[in-house]
Amino acid sequence: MINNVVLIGRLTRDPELRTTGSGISVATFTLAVNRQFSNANGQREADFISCVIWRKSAENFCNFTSKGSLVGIQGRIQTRNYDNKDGQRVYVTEVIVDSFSLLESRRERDQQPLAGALDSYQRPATETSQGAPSAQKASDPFGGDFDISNNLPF
Amino acid sequence: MINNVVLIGRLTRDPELRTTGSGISVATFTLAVNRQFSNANGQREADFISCVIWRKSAENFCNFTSKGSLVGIQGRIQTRNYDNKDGQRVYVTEVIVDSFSLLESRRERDQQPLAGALDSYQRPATETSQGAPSAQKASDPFGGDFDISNNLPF
Amino acid sequence: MINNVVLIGRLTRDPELRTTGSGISVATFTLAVNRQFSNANGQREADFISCVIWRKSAENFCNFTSKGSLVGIQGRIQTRNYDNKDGQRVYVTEVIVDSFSLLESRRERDQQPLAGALDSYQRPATETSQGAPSAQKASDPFGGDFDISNNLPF
Amino acid sequence: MINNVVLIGRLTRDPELRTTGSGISVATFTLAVNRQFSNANGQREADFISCVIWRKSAENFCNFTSKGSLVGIQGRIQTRNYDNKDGQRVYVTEVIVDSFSLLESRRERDQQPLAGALDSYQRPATETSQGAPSAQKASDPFGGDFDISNNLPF
DNA sequence: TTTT
DNA sequence: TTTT
Repeated sequence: MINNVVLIGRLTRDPELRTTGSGISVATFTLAVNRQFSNANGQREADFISCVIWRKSAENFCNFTSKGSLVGIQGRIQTRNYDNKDGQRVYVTEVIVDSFSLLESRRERDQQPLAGALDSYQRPATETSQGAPSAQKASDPFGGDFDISNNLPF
Repeated sequence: MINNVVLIGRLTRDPELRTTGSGISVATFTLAVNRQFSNANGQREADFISCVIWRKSAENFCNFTSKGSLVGIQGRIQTRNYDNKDGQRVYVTEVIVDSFSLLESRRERDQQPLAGALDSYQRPATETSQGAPSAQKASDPFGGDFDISNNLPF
Repeated sequence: MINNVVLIGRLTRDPELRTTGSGISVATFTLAVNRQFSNANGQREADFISCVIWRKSAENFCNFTSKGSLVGIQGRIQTRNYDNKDGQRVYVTEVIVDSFSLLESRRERDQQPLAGALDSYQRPATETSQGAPSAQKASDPFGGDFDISNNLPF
Repeated sequence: MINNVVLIGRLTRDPELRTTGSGISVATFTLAVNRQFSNANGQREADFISCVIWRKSAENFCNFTSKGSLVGIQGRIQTRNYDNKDGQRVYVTEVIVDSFSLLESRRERDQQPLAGALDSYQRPATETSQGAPSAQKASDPFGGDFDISNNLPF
């Protein structure tokens, strides 16, 4: 039957790579996927979705991503459950990743400091030397100083 | 950001319809989605995926599905968490359904009893004993001729 | 980059199976996918989407589908173009199918004749005249007991 | 029935915004979606997919994208046909966009000049002052020239 | 060229 | 007619 998921989001932490007893690589990570609409308080919430990726893809994934990386993934939902130490059944839902796409170069990330990290030498020459930054920002959803969104309005 | 899910599966139970304090309809159900490949023991496992559907769609969904119904759904993954009575944090992952498609008419299901399940009393009373088939059709999106459905196969 | 398609629809004709010069199987078919909403005239239109499936999957697909079959498919959009006899460039968009799911057994389809289509000679000869139902089941992924399907319900 | 598409790609040109006779905004654009795998010649091809977006979303889209913008879209495949001047039937397949996600800020794009567009003032300080560009590229999947990745944007 |  |  069909079980198909596509997500775009950012890693909440560096991915974790393990090896199974039989020598298979597996990486786990959580994607923060911003919701499309703001909530009643005007805030944009996110869903935090557990992902698992196997074998060679797991190694590739870990080589090119880290906390904060923007990635797209295609996969499927898988469920499992186990009993914890207290004897309570815990239900787990994860996305098994079949393929992924890096949506941001390391260079881009290095050049995109968040608020508080804005030392001027990190700014691109084009921005630090231009005379009308506010006008530019006004029409730029990825704004800049205050705008820490990567993720955008609508 | 993009958060997109498509599933085809069968309801593990009748859907449950509730109304929120503010009068909004919401239905919950679990989809059993068979995995594509058999496991090491040669068995086909399934994933059991919690789904939520809101408002008018919830009512429509409940009118046309029941335990065992084959449906396709399109939606998005949502996560939330709460603390249970024991003070333990419970993490929940659900699919919020944006649209659905009935993949099996009631007629088909009634005509497709599995081995050993053919006792007539298992059939819905409406079909075996009622005298108003046309009335029944009026509320059956698979009915055919009069089909006023907008979400249904034919 | 991500390129992901999921469709549920019916075959407009029997699928066509060919073999490439290098001996690879490829099947083509068109899916009629009914639109969710009726048009201004109150009619439900459909989109007719060209699909291509390769290798062993192509053979499986052709063994279990025919005109009218209800199927779900997962794949990706591919574009190409060529110049026709008149020297005009023709642009083609197709869905390359990665996996599929049969959503209707042959039994269901046989048992679901529409009004006026109930003549017995329309049934496949194998069902009306053959004496070896189990043999038939062996090649029927919806068979039931022996179910060897990897694509099917429960 | 289900008809679901998710794409990530770059605009081949600026989007075109029109208004229908009844005053509805509609924008059209083509997405270049790089294929996951290289072809026999070791080149990464792309699919060029026609997209259509309606109403307010069309206006938003045009306000924030231009040639080369990296976007994610969710929508559905639609087909139509018409007869051209030569009386030949032309078949058109388009993706109707339901929602989109900008995956790159204007600032990022401004900071990411391609080879040949590398006037030094456009370069980020970090790059113009570093002495080992090739070393940097070696560990950067977005580096370009040597990129042998199969899963990475360019 | 279109399914139900 | 194609993007990076």
